Amino acid sequence: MNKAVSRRPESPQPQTMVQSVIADVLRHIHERQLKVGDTVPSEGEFGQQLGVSRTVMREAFKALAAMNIIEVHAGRKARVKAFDSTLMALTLSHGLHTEQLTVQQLWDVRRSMEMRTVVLACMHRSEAVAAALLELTERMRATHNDVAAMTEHDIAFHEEIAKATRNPLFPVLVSSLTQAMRETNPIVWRSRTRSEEQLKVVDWHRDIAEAIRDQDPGRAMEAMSLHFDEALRGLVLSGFN
Amino acid sequence: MNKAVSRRPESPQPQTMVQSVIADVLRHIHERQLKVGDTVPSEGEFGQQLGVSRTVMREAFKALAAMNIIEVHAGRKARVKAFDSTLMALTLSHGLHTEQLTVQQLWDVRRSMEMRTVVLACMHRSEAVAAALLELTERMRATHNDVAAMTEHDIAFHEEIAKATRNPLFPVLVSSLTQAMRETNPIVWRSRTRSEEQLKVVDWHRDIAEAIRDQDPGRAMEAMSLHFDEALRGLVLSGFN
DNA sequence: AATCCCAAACCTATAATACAGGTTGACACA
DNA sequence: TGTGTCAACCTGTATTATAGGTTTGGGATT
Repeated sequence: MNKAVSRRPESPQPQTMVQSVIADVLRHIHERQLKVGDTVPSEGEFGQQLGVSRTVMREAFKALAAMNIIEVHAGRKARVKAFDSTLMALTLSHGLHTEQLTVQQLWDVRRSMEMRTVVLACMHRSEAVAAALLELTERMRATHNDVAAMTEHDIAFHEEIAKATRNPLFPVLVSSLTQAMRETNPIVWRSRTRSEEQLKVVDWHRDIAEAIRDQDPGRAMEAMSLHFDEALRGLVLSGFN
Repeated sequence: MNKAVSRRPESPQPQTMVQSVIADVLRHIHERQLKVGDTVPSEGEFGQQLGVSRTVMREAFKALAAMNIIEVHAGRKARVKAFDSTLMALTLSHGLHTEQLTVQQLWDVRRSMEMRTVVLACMHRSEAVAAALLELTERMRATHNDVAAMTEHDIAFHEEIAKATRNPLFPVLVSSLTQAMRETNPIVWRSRTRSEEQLKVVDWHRDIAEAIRDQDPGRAMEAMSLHFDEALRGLVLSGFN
């Protein structure tokens, strides 16, 4: 375990050329009002315009790719990328691993988000969404003794609700916030040994799905609230803080 | 305006060595349970262990730095970095610029988040926080005819509430979600030409601060809800969709 | 024994050159 | 008009070099 905590005040760091180029590329994208899928000038072109080496350009492009600003493929010019949940999910997973936050804290944020998404889903859901949510609860019921499979349906359930909000930001956030279930559910499931307990989890989800089908925001919020109360109880009993 | 939309199906992309190394470094951090501030092996060491060139290591380290996983400084080994709001704020700003989402959508997410943070702030606030919030509303009042300065106090107000939740994730999210105000407020403020209108904005914030001071979640939620209703109206009147 | 200083070793930042393989667009041919 | 070929362009990886910042260990001094 490394313990290299610095005992000296940190000197202000000069802006590196890579950092400067990252900002230049972002400015280029925004000034020209580029959209998702539009090409960005190549490493070579940018390098010439900005008067920097290929090394600096490559490093800046890799950083921009890591930030999901551009996507880069061999032989093709980089293009503006659509944002997705991967980056934030990784940040949250890293935050949990490095003990910057706890599962309960993550769940509290999830809860406040999903109390809103479930209301919006009641208002905006299509018939297909209503059917899909009920189908997902049936799949959860059918797989309740295979925690990995059930977790995937559970995650899909919450993502489907977020998509039904018709606000593109909610699916990204909810998806990011739910990935941790892949790590927590197997452990929580060990404390739910009896079939009735496992099936109760499914019931909470079915109640939510029915409220959304019936377009009843009050019932949906109640059902989601109960679901989160019980999920939090499960986490606590399993030793998650 | 570039219009390079690909007309061919995209072939599956092989994993590059840089991507592979990014995953290796993340695994290293998590397997050794490194914490914020702990050093990571140098580019040279990792390059030797993984059998890759310095170029690949540098590019991977830059990507990890861009993701706020590590911080990198000349002459020192990289270290595990604390997460902060900068990355997500940049993603959201980029999303707005590239028309992947709208200001109203961003505000809706903000609203659901802040309806929760204000309740938690009532429960967890210290005397210092209560005083700071009231002070910030006074500063907003004193600067109501300088929109840039007032915006900074406004942002600080919301960030202070998020910090009072004692959940480290809320300040990150709220801070990320509020940075856009630097762009929207100057435009919205043009539609609030009369002093009384401007001061009403300050009143909403003061009402929130007073409810938090009085530890009254119901009043706090009402005041926050009114604030967001009115802020949304201002956005709509200013042409933001 | 504790502290300070300095040089060597180590560290990242940038540049240049080379080779490799993938993609695109223009041109020729059927 | 559709297909194949090839040159130009594109990113991926490696190596070597120079520059400046940081850390560490050994020796000198108090």
